[in-house]
Amino acid sequence: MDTRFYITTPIYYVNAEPHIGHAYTTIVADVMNRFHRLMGYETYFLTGTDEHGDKIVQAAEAAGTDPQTYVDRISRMFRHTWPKLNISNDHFIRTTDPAHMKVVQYILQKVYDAGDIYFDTYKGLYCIGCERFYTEKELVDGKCPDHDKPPVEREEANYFFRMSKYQDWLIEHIEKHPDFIRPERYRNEVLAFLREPLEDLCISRPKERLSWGVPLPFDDRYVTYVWFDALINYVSALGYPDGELFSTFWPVAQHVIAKDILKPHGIYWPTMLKAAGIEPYRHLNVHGYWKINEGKMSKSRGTVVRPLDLAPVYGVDAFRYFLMREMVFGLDANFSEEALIQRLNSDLANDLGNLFSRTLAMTAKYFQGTVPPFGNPVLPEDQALERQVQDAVSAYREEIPKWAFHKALMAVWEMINAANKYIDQTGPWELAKDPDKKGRLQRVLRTLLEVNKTTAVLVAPFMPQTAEKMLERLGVPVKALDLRLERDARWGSLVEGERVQKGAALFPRVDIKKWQQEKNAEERKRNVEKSDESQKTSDLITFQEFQRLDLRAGVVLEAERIPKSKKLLKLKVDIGEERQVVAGIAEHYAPEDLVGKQVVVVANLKPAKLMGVESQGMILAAHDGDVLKLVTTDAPVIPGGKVS
RNA sequence: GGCGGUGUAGCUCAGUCGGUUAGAGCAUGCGGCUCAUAUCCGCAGUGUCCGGGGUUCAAGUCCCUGCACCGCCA
Repeated sequence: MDTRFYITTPIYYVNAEPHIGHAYTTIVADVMNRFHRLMGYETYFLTGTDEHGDKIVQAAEAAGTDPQTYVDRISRMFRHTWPKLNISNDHFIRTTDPAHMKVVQYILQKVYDAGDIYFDTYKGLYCIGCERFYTEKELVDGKCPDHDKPPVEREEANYFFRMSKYQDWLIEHIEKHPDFIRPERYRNEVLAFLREPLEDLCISRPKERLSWGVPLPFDDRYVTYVWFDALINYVSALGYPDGELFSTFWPVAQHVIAKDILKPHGIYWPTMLKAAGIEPYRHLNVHGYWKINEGKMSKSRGTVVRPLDLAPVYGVDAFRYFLMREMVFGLDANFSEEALIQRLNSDLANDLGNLFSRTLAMTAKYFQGTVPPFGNPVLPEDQALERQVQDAVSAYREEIPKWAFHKALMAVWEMINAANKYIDQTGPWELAKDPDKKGRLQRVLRTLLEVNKTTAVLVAPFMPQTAEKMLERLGVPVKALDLRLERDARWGSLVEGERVQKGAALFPRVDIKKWQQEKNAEERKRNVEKSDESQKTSDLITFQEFQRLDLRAGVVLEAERIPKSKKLLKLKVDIGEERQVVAGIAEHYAPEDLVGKQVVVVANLKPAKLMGVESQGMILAAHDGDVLKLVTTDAPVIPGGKVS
């Protein structure tokens, strides 16, 4: 059996701060890394930041600084976030590391020498404002969607990677290795994409357009562009071509990504590896998105919960547990503070925390806080619980390698629940009353202590701090990363006579009723502040300024949905003249309900195109939380009537 | 427009190869216990399995079709 394990997260693009998506990917990788350590594997865990490209240059400019200063700052934010989440990475790579850049150049040269990189000129539609090419389809009405200007035809020469050459090889490889890309839905997506002919990949930018990158070794007028630079980190971090880490860990490489970067990892990267003469990675593991909603209790707007901020509030372990328990790997999941509190209260405080607490309390009370021997007699319920523990351990070992973390955790919790039930069945407080039953009482509490120890070991990859805390109180302190399942989850591995300590609750409960009240109070306060603010002088306008608005009453003549748009409706409105207006109200009004409705229109708004449809004005509406209500007149007025 | 996914209890979701009375957790109600963080244990429900049609002795499951939402591609 191969007992090495190499896991990577994507290197995160430093044009934004770390958010929950980054955190989940990284925590998943961390749990996997810790799990394999627990199983006795030799592991290597890599994360880092992607720091080249024009978006970085733009972001730096926007921040009023130079690219190097900017990427240093953002990269540092990532590097400092991970320890707070107890991430156990062995290395943090940056694409601006000189060593990485050298490997990128080495591989470029190698692929170039092999004839898989060629030079070609092409013509395209180029927007000078954006400094980029557009395809016909990206243009709106023949104009750049950002600058509203027609692009110019421009010829540019660039280097291309002959990706198409490896299409058939890749299809065959994916078909031969069913778990090359998993879960299956993403494998199918890649295969679907590969049914169409693959185009070659443009991998360069002329330096006059982009200087913030790795220069091509065979043409210093160019730098390499995005993916060629970024993906190579997975091998450059291991010291490719001849690093010892590379020969040890690359053969077992696994990547974790979110579904938005499936194509580069599922298609570009394997073909790049093939062209460079490197064997493909073992597995690409793809997860879904966290949909952030604020739960059904609070519909507050403008109070976007930043999930990462909740980690210190509720505890890193609770946060990690929630993410791993709540998401089925591969599928999307919902994130809300309520759901987090719910999990914390019921799974962590009530089930696990309370089991630990009552076990230790009884040990203190009946055995002066020392681990008792396995007394006698042994009854069937003892054996049943022991079996349950074995079942949980097997399920755990089986599910985690399949990335089914929720199932592994469910199995652990079945064991925890069984232990709680066992206490009820055996009633230690009754046994304690009868001195003749001391042996039985010993058996019961020792059994419980052992279950708690196994629990501590099993939750260690998910909640390392909790595991350490539990083990310390059980009198067998071990660092989470030094735990080994075979040794430390072995039944009877506690030390008889060792002192255990009750200590504070592992997971204090959160009073959800109180939390909701506070939340509501906050929200009310914010709303009051908001309306106060808007009445303050800061944004006052003069009457003359108001007069510049040409507001007119009108009546809706026609209304229809704009295809493919969720929000937009196309309206014909009579405001003395007929106007076509696009309004973002489709989520609130059905077209048929609008015809004949009195509305107020801003008539002198500069016309604009929305989804390719011209809008000559704007309909006024009032916001009420998530709800939107049209502004109308008290009674019908003649279309075109001035509103003032 | 093409391809794919999803739709199951109040909420979040499982449901294998078509096979008994459709399940779990949370939330709710009732009962029990007192070691424990007002926790734990037991019991109890509640379903148009998105709609319609078909195949079959038998359909949540397979086929066709419609609707809704989502994703990928164009």
